Amino acid sequence: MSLSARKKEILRAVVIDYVKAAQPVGSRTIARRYKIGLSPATIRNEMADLEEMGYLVQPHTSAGRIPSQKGYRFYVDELMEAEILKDEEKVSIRKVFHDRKLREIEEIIKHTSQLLSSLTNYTSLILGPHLKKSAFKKLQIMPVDMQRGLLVLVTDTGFVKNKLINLPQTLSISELSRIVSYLNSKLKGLTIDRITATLIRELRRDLYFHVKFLEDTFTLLEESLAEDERRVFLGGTTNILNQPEFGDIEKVKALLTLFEQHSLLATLLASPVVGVEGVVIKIGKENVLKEVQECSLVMTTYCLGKEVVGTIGLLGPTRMEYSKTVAVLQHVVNSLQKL
Amino acid sequence: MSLSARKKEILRAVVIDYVKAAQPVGSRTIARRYKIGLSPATIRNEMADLEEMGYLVQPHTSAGRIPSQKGYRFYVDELMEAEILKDEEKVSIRKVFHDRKLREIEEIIKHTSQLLSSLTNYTSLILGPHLKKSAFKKLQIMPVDMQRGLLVLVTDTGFVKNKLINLPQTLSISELSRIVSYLNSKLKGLTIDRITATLIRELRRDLYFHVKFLEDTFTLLEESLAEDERRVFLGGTTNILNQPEFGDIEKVKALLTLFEQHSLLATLLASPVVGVEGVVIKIGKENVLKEVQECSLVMTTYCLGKEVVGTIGLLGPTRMEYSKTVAVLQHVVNSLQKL
DNA sequence: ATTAGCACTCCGGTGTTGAGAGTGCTAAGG
DNA sequence: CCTTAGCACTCTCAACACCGGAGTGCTAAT
Repeated sequence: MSLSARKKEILRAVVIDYVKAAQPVGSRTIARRYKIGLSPATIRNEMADLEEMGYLVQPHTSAGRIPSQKGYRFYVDELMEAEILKDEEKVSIRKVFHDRKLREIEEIIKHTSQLLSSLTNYTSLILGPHLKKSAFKKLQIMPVDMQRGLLVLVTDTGFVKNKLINLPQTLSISELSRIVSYLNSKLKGLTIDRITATLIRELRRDLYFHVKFLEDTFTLLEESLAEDERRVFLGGTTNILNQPEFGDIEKVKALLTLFEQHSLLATLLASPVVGVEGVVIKIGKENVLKEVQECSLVMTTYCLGKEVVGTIGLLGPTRMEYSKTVAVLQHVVNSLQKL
Repeated sequence: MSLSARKKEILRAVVIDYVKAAQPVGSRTIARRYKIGLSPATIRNEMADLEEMGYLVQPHTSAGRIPSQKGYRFYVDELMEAEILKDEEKVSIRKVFHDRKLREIEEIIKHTSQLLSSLTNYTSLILGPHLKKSAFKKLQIMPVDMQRGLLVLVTDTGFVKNKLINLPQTLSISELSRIVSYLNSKLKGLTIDRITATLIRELRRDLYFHVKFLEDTFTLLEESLAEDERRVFLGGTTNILNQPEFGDIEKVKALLTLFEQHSLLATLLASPVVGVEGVVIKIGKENVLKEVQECSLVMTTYCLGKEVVGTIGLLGPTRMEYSKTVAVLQHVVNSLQKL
């Protein structure tokens, strides 16, 4: 069921005003601030309707109205207008992606998340690439001292993983390099999740004469690959403290505690649905996690190369500047993907 | 000037009670809860003296007393008794340091900081090893694809640093390995801060035929070494939210914002003074940083190998369980150093 | 020197009140 | 029939006064 043009106008005004002022907005305010050409009384009637339909709520009788979750949803889906970034914002985005000699993916992501949070004043969440989905590129074992070596693993997404391992003293340099190049040839181009137990057993057979040493290495290799956890990067975690809805310490604590539980955050970001123009918006209770049910999450997936590698999102109160947030997110993700 | 035994008793009681209850403590409470064998009136007189001498303060007339900074200082220096850890606490410490196959220094430190904060409910701060003071151990350049290679640097403290660099396509594998082994032989055993511009210039001369490529590499090497910043690891940053003195959002914000400024934290931890039994306690305004002038910092240095490598501390409100905190810190640092 | 007793102070919680903001309803006007 | 002016009503919030309780400081008695 659709709303009359006038109701839409009013709903929009309520959302915009409430987002800006964080105060329930009354009929008088709308009549004054937004040129709708109607008297407060008429607006009151319309607002009463909107409340009955569930788009607005009243904190108490004789207070102004606040958008409900349904109200925000309608606003986001039908009323919101695309926003254009300010030049200075564009500049600061460009700066981050062009000025720096960023090569490693982790560095890039960290800077991106800082950028997002400073542009929006919300908290940015970035789910990193799925290690298992990226392809093996190169492996190297580099002797460090008599007993130990450093196992270095590089993937095509630019991931670098290293781990100290024990080396048997009997192993000569040339043997080691033979083993390494053998492993490289065998693993080349495989995605990490295809390097399974079976394959490893096979390799182990081929290299049976080094079994003791490899036992160790393979175990570590397996372990580090089994670390399914995708990394989550956060930016601007203290930004929520600026929001009036988080004046209550308990709420702050709940959220900040959530921010430390990266595995939960990963589930939050891992919903792979794609929305309009790639951006998905989850409002309030639409989020499964109860800690963020007073928040909204604006997110999208991003690619490096041609594969989708992760999710990038902004978390703020439901009373959020949706259009601006969407604009920033899209612009930043675009710039990111051009790398 | 020294205090009478009775005054000490009373001061101690005030500190202990206030630490536990976070409420100003009155003469009546002391007479009841702590068997001093004196009437409230006498205690009142002594407390008035203590206040005049600056060990106690009164939030307002007709409230109980609170230890002043000077009061805490006296308590810490003269009254505090060593505390013995509970068995379960010892067990959980042992678990962290023995169960895991932790090799890399970063992993160890991360777990240590989590352990400390969970045992004490304060925020733990660990200043990592000084990269510049650790010795060069091994360097390797590992080709990744046609254009790029991974520069890996290992120090004797177990630090691993890596950086993607560009490789000229004209460079053959054997040339590369010659360069690498030359660099290794030249740099072997030097502490990082001795790898200066002069030395690098010298190396550059020796390898003049690879100048273009090395230009790049050396720049990166320099850069990554110039990163003077020692890493700071935090644990239990949300613990402060449980302290009643941080009921005010503004204070929380100030502290949490500080926690994000690692360079500031590094200065906080970098004061190298050594106190009784190696533990230094900074109370309130004794800290230079204004953000922590309502906090106390209990800290000590730690060694890995025989060199002092870093500082490890616990940050809580001035109303802190000093003796317990000291005990936990000492025990944990001991266990850490046994590795 | 210690302590019982007492007057005094100050905080915090509880009503009470009045102003302000906003609503809903009704009746008049286009 | 839709719009709007007017008005009574409701609810919040800040200010204010008013205890009761906790704790003190002082004095006088032991």
